Amino acid sequence: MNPNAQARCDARARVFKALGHPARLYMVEELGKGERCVCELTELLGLDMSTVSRHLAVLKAAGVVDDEKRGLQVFYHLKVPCVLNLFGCVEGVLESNAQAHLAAVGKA
Amino acid sequence: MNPNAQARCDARARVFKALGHPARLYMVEELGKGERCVCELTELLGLDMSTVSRHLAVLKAAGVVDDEKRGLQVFYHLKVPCVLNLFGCVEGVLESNAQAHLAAVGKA
DNA sequence: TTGCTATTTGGTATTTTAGCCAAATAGCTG
DNA sequence: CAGCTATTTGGCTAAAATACCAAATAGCAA
Repeated sequence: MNPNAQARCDARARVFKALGHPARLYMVEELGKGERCVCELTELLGLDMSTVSRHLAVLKAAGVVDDEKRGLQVFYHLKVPCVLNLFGCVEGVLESNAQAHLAAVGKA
Repeated sequence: MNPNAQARCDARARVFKALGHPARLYMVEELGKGERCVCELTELLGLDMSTVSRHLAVLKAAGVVDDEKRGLQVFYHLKVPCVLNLFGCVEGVLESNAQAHLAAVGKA
């Protein structure tokens, strides 16, 4: 892989990787409705708060979310709301998979 | 996380995860130009063919690519070309990151 | 200051991923 | 069939990701 392609793919992969975990994806989905503090997300996910905090750090490092401290709480919000558009296309992949599955079942 | 959200996020995350590796992303990019056999991708990536084969298996499991054997070779192609659209939005995230970086440097 | 709440960070155990080599498989071709 | 090529799979090791608990930090409030 040439250096340009390498750099480009590294950068893009970092974003996809950040989104490649159910808990993080759910947070992004929830943040699509508006900002949330860590404790709200923790409640929603049913994971240890330390785990949620680390997931949020991953999303932040990827540039997907940003945070803002207000009082005791830290509120996270989507940095680039367009991330939500990604879901539509992924849905396309999933539908295609579902059809393939149905076809396979139908064949059997 | 409720069961519906769980299932939805699991499914979506699987796709993002599959795209969350530079080598796999590069393959998808290349397959965007047309089908390629494993040996072509191997040459392009400079990895062991067994490694490339495993990466392709991951993409296939996620429903991003499909394969077709013809003679000795196995040709892979994008199953849902819309995946390429994802890159545009990811680019948006990256540009936002770049700007944040420049701003930070400017501030210093 | 002391205490209380929200969050992050250190430490650790477990699981998953990524890469290579070697061996197995599949499909030509002589 | 024997030999050759393309690909996948088994086995292994090193590195990264995930989750928890416990401890550190930050800020409000008594």
